Amino acid sequence: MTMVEKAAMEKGADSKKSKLTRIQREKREQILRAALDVFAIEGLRGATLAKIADAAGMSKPHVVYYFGSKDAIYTDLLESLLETWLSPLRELSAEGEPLAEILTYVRRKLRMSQDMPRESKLFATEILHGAPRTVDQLSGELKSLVDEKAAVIEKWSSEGKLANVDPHHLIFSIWAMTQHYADFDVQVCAILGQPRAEQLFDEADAYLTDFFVRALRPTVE
Amino acid sequence: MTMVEKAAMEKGADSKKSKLTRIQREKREQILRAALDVFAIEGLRGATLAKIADAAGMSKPHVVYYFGSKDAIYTDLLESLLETWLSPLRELSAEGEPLAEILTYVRRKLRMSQDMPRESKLFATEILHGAPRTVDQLSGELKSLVDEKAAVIEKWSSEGKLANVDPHHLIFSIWAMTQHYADFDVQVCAILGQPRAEQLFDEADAYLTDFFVRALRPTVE
DNA sequence: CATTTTTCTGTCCAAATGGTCAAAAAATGT
DNA sequence: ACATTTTTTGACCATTTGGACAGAAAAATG
Repeated sequence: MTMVEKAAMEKGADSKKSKLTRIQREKREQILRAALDVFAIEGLRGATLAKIADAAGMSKPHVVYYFGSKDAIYTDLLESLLETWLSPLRELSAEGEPLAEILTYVRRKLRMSQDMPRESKLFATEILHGAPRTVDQLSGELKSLVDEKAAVIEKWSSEGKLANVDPHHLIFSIWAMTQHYADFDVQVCAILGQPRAEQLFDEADAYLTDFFVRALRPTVE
Repeated sequence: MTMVEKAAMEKGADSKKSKLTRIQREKREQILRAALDVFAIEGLRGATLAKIADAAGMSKPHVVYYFGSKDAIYTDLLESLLETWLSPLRELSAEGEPLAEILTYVRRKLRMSQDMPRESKLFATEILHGAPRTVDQLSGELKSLVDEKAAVIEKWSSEGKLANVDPHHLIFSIWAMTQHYADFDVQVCAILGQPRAEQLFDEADAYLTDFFVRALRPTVE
């Protein structure tokens, strides 16, 4: 086993930054960036070490030297992604104004789809195929975060500050609608007649804001 | 070239049922069924002829005999799927009561996700990966259908029978939310704590109906 | 029953691909 | 300058996999 792998391996047990040197971290980063491009378009099976190596501008054995296997790259990518992916929901605060908090969340999530379409697709593909590498985190970390925030929304609803909706399904709606623009961009663009991506997300923003306001504003009686 | 392939090839030019004998159609059907299972889980690249042949209970060359290549099976599956996939939208009628029409559409689409999760995943994966085999149909057949129905919805909105929403984005919302339950079922179930699939779709139905009513009911002023 | 056509499979092959390995090149320490 | 460790790659290998092929089995046809 190489030094790099040994060092990389301690990531969990050791401190966050681990024992990787600056160069090692840069190289790994470089590979991950290239791999993201390839995996997002081709999927895990469709991607090849050669393509990744090529995209990263290095030889195939070099890639293996730094990660040990194609799967390891994929897994690493996925793991480091999950945290980022969850962060918008983390920021949803129980203290804020209910409707505004949710709209902000929607907007943040949409922004994330806009800025990280490859990551979105990677994640979507993984889940679509049964998430063999991720199920544990889904029903662990993710579930508890969602449950926590769902409770907050539930409370808002019961206090009449928000329409009475199932909070879990509301969160699913937000995920579905925001990620749709990143994951199925080809379809969306085909139907709208290829608008500029930038404009598309502005449209989506306006639409979603309006839509969720209507759906969530408490009914005045 | 085999007889089967020759006959199958004329599908487009010739009459719908083509020259295939009953047995040939049955065999092809059998292969397609098996392939759907495999493709939905493994994706195009992940699926192998061996797995498909195995799932169909026949030898690998036999599968090739009937379809010529793995890609041909995939493409065939995808093509025959598109029509089915669009049918709920086709049924949206300009004559009906606006809100009810849309709710019926949502329900039909959700039902389709429930009954055909593998097809949903297959389609989703294809789009996600850039839909190389499908872009033409997307920006042709699909686009015109969507445009047509969007015009209907637009009209409803302008007549005050429906809230004023962008009709294209509304359709995207419906797709996103209904398909989410099929495509990302693993995630949904992980978060909800594995409810029975049947119950899940009942919940989703109730939620979506309620949600779209709120969002689409014209604002009384 | 003979012949022709269609269906079906065992066997094989070439290409692609994940990964190894030895050794060169570069960096690092002394 | 020398020794040691780390980085980098060309060459190579084993396995997988899509698919070709020849011919057997079965069915249709006469």
